[in-house]
Amino acid sequence: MTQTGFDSHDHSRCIHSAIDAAEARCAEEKLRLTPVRKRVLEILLEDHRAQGAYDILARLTEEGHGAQPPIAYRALDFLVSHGFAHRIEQLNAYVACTHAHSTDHAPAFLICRACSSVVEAGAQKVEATIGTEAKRLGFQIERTVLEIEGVCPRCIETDSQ
Amino acid sequence: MTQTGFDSHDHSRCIHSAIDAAEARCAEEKLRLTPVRKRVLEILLEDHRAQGAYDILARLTEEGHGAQPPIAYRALDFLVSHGFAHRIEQLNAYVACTHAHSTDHAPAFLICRACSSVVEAGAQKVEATIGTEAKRLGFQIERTVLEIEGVCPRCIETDSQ
DNA sequence: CACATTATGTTATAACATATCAATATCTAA
DNA sequence: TTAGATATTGATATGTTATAACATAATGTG
Repeated sequence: MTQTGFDSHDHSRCIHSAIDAAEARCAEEKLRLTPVRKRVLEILLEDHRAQGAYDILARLTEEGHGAQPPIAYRALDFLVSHGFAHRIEQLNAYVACTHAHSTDHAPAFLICRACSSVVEAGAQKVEATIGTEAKRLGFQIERTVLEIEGVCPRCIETDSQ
Repeated sequence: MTQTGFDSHDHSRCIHSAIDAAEARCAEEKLRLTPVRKRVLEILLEDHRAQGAYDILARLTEEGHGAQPPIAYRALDFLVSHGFAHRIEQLNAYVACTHAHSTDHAPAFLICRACSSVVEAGAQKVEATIGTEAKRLGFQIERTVLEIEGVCPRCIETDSQ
């Protein structure tokens, strides 16, 4: 039930520390971690998989929040724009952030195609890899998406091919 | 009209050589570059921007092909799966391939958020950057998505901020 | 030609996302 | 403390992207 990335760990501690960190940072930066937003973050934290906006919406609705897509999308936008969660482009889905982001590293996601587990790895910032090419072209980098699809160790065992 | 990546070039030659290359490779590998598939590739080649499946479908429909989504999606799947085109995940859109892909490099896309122009750059394969992390975790990489969003030189000039 | 395989056509629907406007909660400054 | 501004939530409607499922047509092969 508590799906835990690729390896086992104390997941309830993992959830709590993420929530605590989010609350601390919101207090610090005067952001409002409202009930809906906090609940969405908790849902994302429940396991280390990408979850779709409509999955999250269904959970919210069960619990008495609104049943319309914007309810989920707005909370997700808040979480993503402040770095509490990330959007996985190739899945149109969302994961809680498990990393503090330094200035010289960008998030990279290892995504299991079999079980949708996502592990956030720190990658050397893309500028280092293709920055010269961008510079040569006069392209101004604002955001990088690095998503690595494959099979996680748990699924390699059960994988048919 | 003939939008040409970030710099100017002889775009009609660019189109022809891509089509020629696709035809050659299809002959070689016994793939069928059918009228619809070829037309979709031509449409993608018209300019170096990402185009949505429904934009392409509209073009096909105008020209007497079917008017249903699968018409476009199947052709796009063919082109993408054989490397004649790429899907830009963050735009849910498609571009023609402008690169021969070597084994030690992966495609990286420089995407202008203002005009949707896409330039395909060759990036050192991700394995080099975060391969050790993947290896440590026992994650088996199958595909990497590297998309870099920013502003192209053409749009930097006109860009308000 | 018969048969298998591949591609296309068609209908329907699933899945993902946003625009808009109204109502409510919260914050801030007089 | 209350008026006004701002941010958040609620609700309706609609827009956009993608696929499942099944029928028909074209192509390749023995």
